[in-house]
Amino acid sequence: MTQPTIKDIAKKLNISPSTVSRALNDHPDISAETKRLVEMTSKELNYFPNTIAQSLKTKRSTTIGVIVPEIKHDFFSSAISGIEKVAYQSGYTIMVCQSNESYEREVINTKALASQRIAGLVISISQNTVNGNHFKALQKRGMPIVFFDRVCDDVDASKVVINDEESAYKAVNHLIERGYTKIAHITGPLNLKICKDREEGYKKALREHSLFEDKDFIISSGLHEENGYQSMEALFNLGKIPDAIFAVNDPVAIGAFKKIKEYGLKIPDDIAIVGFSNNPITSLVEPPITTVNQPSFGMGQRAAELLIKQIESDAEFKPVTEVLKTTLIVRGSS
Amino acid sequence: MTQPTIKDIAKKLNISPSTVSRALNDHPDISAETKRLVEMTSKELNYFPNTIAQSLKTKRSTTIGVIVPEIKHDFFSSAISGIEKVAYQSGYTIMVCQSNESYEREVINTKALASQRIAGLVISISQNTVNGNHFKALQKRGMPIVFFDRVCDDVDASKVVINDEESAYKAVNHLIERGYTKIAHITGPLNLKICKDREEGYKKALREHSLFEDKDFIISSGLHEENGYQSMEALFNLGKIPDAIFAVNDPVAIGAFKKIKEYGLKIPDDIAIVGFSNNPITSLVEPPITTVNQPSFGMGQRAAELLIKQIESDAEFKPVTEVLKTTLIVRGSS
DNA sequence: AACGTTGTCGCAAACGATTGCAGAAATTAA
DNA sequence: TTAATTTCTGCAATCGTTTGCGACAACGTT
Repeated sequence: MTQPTIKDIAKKLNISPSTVSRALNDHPDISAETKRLVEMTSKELNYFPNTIAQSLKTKRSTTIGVIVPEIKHDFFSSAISGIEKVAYQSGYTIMVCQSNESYEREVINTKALASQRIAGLVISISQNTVNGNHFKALQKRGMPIVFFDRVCDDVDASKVVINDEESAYKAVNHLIERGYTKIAHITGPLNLKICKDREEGYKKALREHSLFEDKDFIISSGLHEENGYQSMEALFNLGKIPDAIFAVNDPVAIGAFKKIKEYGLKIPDDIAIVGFSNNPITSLVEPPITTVNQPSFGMGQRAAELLIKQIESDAEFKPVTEVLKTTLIVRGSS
Repeated sequence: MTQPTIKDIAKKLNISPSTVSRALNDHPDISAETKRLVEMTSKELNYFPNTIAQSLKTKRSTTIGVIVPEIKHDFFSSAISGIEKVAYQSGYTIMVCQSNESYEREVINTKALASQRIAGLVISISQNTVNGNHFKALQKRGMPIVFFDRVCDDVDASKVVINDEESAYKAVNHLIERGYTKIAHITGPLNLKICKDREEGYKKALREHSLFEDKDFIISSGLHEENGYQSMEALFNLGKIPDAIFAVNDPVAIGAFKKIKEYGLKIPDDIAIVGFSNNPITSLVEPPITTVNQPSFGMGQRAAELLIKQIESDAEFKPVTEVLKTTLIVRGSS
């Protein structure tokens, strides 16, 4: 694994490495002729600058770290694409890690990225993240960090979010308008702000329509499909059957959806269902599931934009929180 | 952005950077007491080794580059998870790039990763990749490369694939056994080996059962959902309506699925459908779609294992091609 | 003829870490 | 007491690149 270096070019042309470096960077001190020669030889040797050495010297890095709970979730893979698009346009490459919803793994990832001396970090925290100390430690050294979707409340950084409470409120309101009255909510881990907020929106809608808030109708679990399935099972075992489900996200909605069908009930006649995120799958099942459209790609883009701005500006940094718009997509399940 | 270095620790303890380096690496030359002190101070300063400087010096890198066409495709995100799992276990981090199915972009990504002096590359090529020169250039410098799924035939490297022809053959055979006789095939870009192979399997099954091979029934397009939709539309416009569809992959199958439903035909009564990859979505639509289960996670794992073995062995490298097992998952669509 | 410009280029130090080699101190052996 | 050995640590070079500074021609200007 030996790649040609600037020295190889220098030796070949009988000039100094400094001159080669300057020529490659189009420095005005260097004559056009020398630049031409260097350019030629560089092509000939198939030279790639050693980014490693460059960033060691310049103390600048063009790598952006990204940590998400799981790549395979459509929301995140789509957000990653958004991040990558912006990063690419600004000359950065991204380094993606998965926390797999584990706090420990998230801390390890954070340290690994810090060791790689990334220019900045874009992150959506795991469902088990209990505090933001690992982020604060990086921030103290001046590392720019931007959170998206699942933010860490105790860290003072830029954030790209949606209004979860309002979106949930609108979704539940929609169910109420459709005439559903026994609306259950399957939520996620309550240490995640997005889950708490969505639950708040749910409660607010019920309250405003003086609908009875049944504690049993709020069931807390994880964020995966199987959690939705199990939660729905628990609801059935309860004896009291709701006439509508508001799920914290689409995978959970799909899980509940499956269980309802298996149980032999009709959607939306017996039970209506509303999800969250507009995962492509929701439009393909029968009936298609009503959901809240969350601009995943756009959130990734915006997060990357904020991060790069922060990396490249030398002005005093002041964190901003951007709230992106959501829309309710009404489909056959409600 | 100033992170503490080995020098900071050295200064604080009034010892030399070399001693600190050795202490951190648990070198036998260093006394237990010194190691303890270094350890303490390192913790206290929240020191992370500068991977950049380390790999510059040691000429070893612990970053594995990954290039896939699109992260958002379930097959790839799942394969990435497989790669990441293995990489993580062996102390590597991965750097993920998307080619977005563009050859140019793939070349740029390759060069960027080369500049980052990655330890090796795992790649599934874009549907527009016309040759493997950009890979050969890297190989010439000794960079280990492993292909998975979409391989580059003209590059002599390790590969992790499935038997596409046989899998397709089995899938089509299944349709024939079920009594379907007018089986159409929606394929992908023909410069991709996987597409050609699947088409071969399709043809072979037809031939063996002396079924008429209708040129119009092989329709070539892209690998996305919309391509399946359009191809199905084209088939309908043809006048001759097939009684079964074998799609090159699941997104295409889903697209065709949608069009068939819109057209008012029943699946599987009027038209049966079989996909490829076992994308989770295929089990959720109604009826669920028969598909070929492709071990995406396992392919990623295996590719990473082969790569790491190649990186870490100093023996003469001889490329291997591993063929992973597929299984046909029969569901309601056939 | 002496000087200042201008245009090109090289020297050498630096970035943060690793490592072969040498040196100092402490210990033991003769 | 002196030499040999062991144990611990530091010096300095190195990885590939960047960059401040100085060198040195070849000019033109007085």
